[in-house]
Amino acid sequence: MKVTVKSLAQAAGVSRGTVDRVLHNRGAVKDEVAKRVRLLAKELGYVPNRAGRALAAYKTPIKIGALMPSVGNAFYQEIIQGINEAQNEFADLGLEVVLKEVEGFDEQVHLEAIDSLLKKGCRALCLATVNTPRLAERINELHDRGTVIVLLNTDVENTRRLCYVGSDYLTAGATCAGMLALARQDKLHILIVTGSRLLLGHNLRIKGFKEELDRQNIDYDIVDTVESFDSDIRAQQVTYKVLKAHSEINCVYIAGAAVQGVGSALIANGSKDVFAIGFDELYSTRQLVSAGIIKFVVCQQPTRQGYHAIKRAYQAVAGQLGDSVPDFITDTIIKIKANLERTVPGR
Amino acid sequence: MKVTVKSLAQAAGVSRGTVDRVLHNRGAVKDEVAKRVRLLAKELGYVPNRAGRALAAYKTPIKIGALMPSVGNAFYQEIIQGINEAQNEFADLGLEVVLKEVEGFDEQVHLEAIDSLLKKGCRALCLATVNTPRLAERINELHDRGTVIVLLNTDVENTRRLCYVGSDYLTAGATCAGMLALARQDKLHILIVTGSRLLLGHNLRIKGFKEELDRQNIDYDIVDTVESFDSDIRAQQVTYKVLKAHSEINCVYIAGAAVQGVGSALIANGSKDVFAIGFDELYSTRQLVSAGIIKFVVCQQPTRQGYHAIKRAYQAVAGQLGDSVPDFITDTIIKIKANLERTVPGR
DNA sequence: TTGAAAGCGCTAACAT
DNA sequence: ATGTTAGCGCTTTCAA
Repeated sequence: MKVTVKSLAQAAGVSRGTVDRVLHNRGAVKDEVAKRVRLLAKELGYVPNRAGRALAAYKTPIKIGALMPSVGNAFYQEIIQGINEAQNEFADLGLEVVLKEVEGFDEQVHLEAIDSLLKKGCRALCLATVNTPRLAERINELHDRGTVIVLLNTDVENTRRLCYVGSDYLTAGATCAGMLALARQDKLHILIVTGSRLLLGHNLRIKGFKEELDRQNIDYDIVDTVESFDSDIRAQQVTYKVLKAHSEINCVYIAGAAVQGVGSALIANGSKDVFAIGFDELYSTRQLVSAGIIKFVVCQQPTRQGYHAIKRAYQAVAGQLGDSVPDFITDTIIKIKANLERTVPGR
Repeated sequence: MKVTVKSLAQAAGVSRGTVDRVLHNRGAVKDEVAKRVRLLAKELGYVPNRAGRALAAYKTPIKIGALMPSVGNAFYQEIIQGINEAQNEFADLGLEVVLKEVEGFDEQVHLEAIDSLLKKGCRALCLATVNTPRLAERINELHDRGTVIVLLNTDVENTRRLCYVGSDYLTAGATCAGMLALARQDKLHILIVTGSRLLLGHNLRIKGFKEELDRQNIDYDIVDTVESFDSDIRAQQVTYKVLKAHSEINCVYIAGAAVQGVGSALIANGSKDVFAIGFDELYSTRQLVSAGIIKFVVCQQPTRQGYHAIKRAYQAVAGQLGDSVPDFITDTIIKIKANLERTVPGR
């Protein structure tokens, strides 16, 4: 039998208003009564009806804020697309999304963006932000105060939050190693081009990569590890230099963005037999895979990430979720020429 | 500005009841009035509010039927899981799913299953069924009569329907070929083990496979093509026989189910250097990839297929969708050891 | 053929 | 501190 506010109120011997106050911690209710209602709600398995909620609160939408370091970064556009899809889908259930786009990964900028989202009345936040102690502290503080926090695309260590929605970077790295093991039998001399040693995801991609190479007993050495800071120009320069200095390199592992820059260096150097691999499906990487410069990319379904982060946050605010919410980890998708050049799937 | 039944009624100078009658073709309305309302609805861009609909029609849920040839077939269990997820998620919006499970691919059995679903009052059908003219005819007939039809996992040729939700088998086959091109440089002597020449999906997997081998100028020949009828026992027997007869075979392409049977034959034959590849992530294929008997499988996200088929059907019945609905094609996912043995993603 | 009104589950404003 | 009520958008029933 379905449990409604009405039936709950009846069971507890109080009015619907009181039940509402208890369930949403608003207004004053005698402690004893509150306890009774809460207990009963759990026992009877009360789950609020989204339709009812949406209809009633039509004029007070559920505002969800999203922070994206997307300015000048094509990758995040796909996450934003997913955010928009969720916004459209849940609009008639009372969802409203406030998107805050910033440039780069400056801690202070991100903290201020969060403040501005809160000032606009957001009851939940989806954050793609930096992995620093100050951010972690702020996130914990907000979470403990009751704000729903979803970490999006890139996790922040040591935080309490609703959940993380994004890629499993360790598996992504391991998958690259596994593909390498499948494709090459000769000894590997590897150049690693990372984005930044400060970005958790990039580090995990390298860690997972090495771990899997070791697990499969691949014969390899890391010739060098260089940073591109996700700048194509820098990536090209630094990659080209190392390639020239180390002609034995036969594999380039691009752990960060700036795949385009590395590709240019490979072309400039005329490296035919270098097995290059990278991440994410963007215009640039698609071109490079098509041309055979990069053999494959490992992708993380950014659009789904955006969609599900918003969805999770909405569900949490609407009271649809239980106490413990699992992380949402997107698939680790290998794209070679054959499945990259064909049409893109839904959502 | 948001358009409601109320505002529409006002604009058309009629009552809400009349608008409802027009929009749902129920009850008698003067032709002239109906035309006016319909035109206005389109002009103003009226989209029904799910919340309102769900609440009002609480006692007449949207019944959606699903037909699955899942009896004794592990693969379909994952699709069913997706169906269940959708059912739970949309329950409070008035969705009710009626699942009809049948055994095998007998045309008559499937036709009768469809009848039984309709008899139960289903306003939409999600069908995983056989690709035969009689089914196509029935589907077209139902579609033209206004029943929402979603074809699920396996398409039926020459049909009118809302959309297809499932894998792109051509791309899946091509992806196998692409991986082969990446992993092997020697001449390929290929044995193809298909499920049935009558199943569209299996044929397309073979077609896509060959096309991509040709496109990439791979040096290969097809030693033989045998049918397993998706039976592991038969697959083992027939595969073993061919392997014994043709020691030059260095690649086995398993286009149908019964991967387990082929695996057994490979083990029995002691084929170390045979590069075997197959489809779908199941208990059996996971074991075989882990053991290195099969190098990778190409997967099609069956859980998402079930989920989205139901979702699409629900949206269509609830009037959320426009006139033309695109197919929902799931990702073509390569799973090697490294990304197979790790945790499974959400939804 | 059309209009009017009740009520679905919930929240917010008002009343006690 | 608690109860009562109006109303969100829609469907359905009853009345005209």
